[in-house]
Amino acid sequence: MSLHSLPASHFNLEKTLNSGQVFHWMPHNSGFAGTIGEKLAYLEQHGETLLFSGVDANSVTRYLALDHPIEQILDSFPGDTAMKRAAEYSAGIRIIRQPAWECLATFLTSAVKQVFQIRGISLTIRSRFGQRLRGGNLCAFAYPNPEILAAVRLEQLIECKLGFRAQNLLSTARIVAGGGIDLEALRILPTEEARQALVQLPGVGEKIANCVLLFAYERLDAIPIDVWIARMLSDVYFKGRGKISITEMKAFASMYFGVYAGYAQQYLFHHWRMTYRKKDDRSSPLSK
DNA sequence: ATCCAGGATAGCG
DNA sequence: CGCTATCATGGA
Repeated sequence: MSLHSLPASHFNLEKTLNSGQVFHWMPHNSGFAGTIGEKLAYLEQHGETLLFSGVDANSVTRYLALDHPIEQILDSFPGDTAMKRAAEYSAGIRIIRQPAWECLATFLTSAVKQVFQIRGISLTIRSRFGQRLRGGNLCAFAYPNPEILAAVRLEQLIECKLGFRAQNLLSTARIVAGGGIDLEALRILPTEEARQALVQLPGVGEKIANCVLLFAYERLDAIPIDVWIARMLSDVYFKGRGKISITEMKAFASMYFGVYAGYAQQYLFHHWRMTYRKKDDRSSPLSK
């Protein structure tokens, strides 16, 4: 497969693919092998040039969100110290545009799991139930569509180390495959209406719904509040105020971080998660 | 061995 | 609304 190229400024491929928003890309040669939708793709970055094969330039641009107004987004971030450090550490991360089902299903399996484990679960589900894609010396598996997962037995999902998440994934796959929700129709809905539709699905609460809204539906103001973001907010923006409720965190975050709050959240999440150690290690992002 | 992980949910006050 | 127990599994 021949390599094509695209200009890519303010972009970091490795950080984008390893920042906990997508979980299936595999290191290969000097880049990464994976899937964009149903197609096998290879991506490799050299400075401000992105090399790719297997898919067309348009789909790469859309998937990696190279068309986002990144300078405008960065300018919208608040100017406090924690945000500045996160913006520097996470520089180049894009909020990518994932296929809706793949994103929804993957985050359904993410509940109370480490990023490393979510990746393992994702790769296992792909290799057991997804279509095997080959090209040149590349190989990857597409994420199985709802119809495929709706037809598997619960025990097969439990074998993928899903634990209590298995029933949620199976039930949701059956609802989607049966037409109980139209994931593509959500694209034209206002964010709050789309959120209300998503949380009807078993295993999907507000946090996972916000992940799907942010990573698949281009709602860049959606803020998933997970344990890391909650800890970060408590340690930085609510410092010394004891225990803060999720409701209060939500209200503050959407107000303080603005229209690109989801982007700010992702930069903070990645920085916090990658640099946080135990307190007695004195190497938290604040003290460095 | 103990705590924790990109949570959701039902039950309770 | 806010708090708590429960869910299943493996990493740190």
